[in-house]
Amino acid sequence: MPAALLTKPEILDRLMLLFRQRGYDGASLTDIAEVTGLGKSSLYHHFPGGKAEMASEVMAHLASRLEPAIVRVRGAGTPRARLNAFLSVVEEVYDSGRLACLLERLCASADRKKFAKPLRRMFEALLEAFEHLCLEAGQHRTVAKTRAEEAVVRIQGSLVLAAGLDQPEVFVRALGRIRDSLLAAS
Amino acid sequence: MPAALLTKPEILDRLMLLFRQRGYDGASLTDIAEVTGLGKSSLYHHFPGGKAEMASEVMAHLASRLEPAIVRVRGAGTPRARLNAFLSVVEEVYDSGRLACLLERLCASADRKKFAKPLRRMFEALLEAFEHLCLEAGQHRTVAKTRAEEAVVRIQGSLVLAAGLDQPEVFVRALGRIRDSLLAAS
DNA sequence: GTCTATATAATGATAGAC
DNA sequence: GTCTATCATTATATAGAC
Repeated sequence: MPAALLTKPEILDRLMLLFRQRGYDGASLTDIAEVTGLGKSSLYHHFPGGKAEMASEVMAHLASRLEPAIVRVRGAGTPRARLNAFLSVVEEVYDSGRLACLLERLCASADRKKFAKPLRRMFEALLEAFEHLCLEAGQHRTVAKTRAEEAVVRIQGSLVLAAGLDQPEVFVRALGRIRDSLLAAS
Repeated sequence: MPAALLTKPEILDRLMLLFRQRGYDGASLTDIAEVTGLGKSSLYHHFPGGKAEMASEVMAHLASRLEPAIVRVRGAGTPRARLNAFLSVVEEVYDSGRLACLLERLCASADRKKFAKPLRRMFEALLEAFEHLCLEAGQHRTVAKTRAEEAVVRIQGSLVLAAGLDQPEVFVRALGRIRDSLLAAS
């Protein structure tokens, strides 16, 4: 039995990048075989359910990668410091606006119904992270919820506009606005 | 020679809806034949360039459909009244958050490079419409540009989040925030 | 756990009749 | 301008050897 060429996390990292670049529907098994360096049969060994299972595992992988950052949001330091740290992670994750969001790509896929529940959970986790910061900064629950929604809307919308204009700075500017407004006094 | 079953605008309307629902990569020629009621050969009669040409024509069709609303933004009435009228059109276009944006779908497609220029132009037209209202309301050019970017970001982002959460209200709330903040005093 | 080879279905696209 | 029939290609997926 030949040795594994890539670990599972490595495979999932490359799959995630491919899905973000080409979209779920746009990424073929041939593309996937190419970026992972694996034959199609090997891919079905790792993911018996095919492409849909790959996407599901990639989502879980993303969740596990973001978990530390989300935990830190509830950790030590002032809300302001934790917000800045979290936004730095966000900026890095999206390569300063040059890389699309996996969740958005899966929302837009023809198989979106298969991913509906985990997608909702992941968006909710993001919303809760921002909401938590707002609450700790003393905002009322309704304000906190609104501000959190605004933040996620800004991230997603600026990624779309940055792609449409081919101007990643749009995303960086949007992060700046989150930084300036999320914890501001109402 | 058999009579045309659908006019070109009717065909483009159905194509646009299909692309918005299934995405560009997710919509197959079989799907397209089905929603238009035309055989594949008839489709290639109308669009010799295949799917990419269909998408290009759909974009132009969308531009021509939005033109009246964009013209009215520069027309009579107070900036506030024109903003409200424009946002009503936007709400209708996106079916109160239940229908994705064609531009976003094409931005996310594997063929996105083919559509890059018209996509940029269409996003810029949207930005300019909002910017124009801000300028007429007396805002400085830099503020107007920022506010316009915010508005488009809010539209696109709330559509993504509404789809991800399966909660169209997210989009309606975002429109409300545009209404409340675009023309506010700085 | 990987590979080569293959099966089967769907893809985008064409030819030519009417 | 539409159709039926078909093309070559690519898609997802599997079988079985090593």
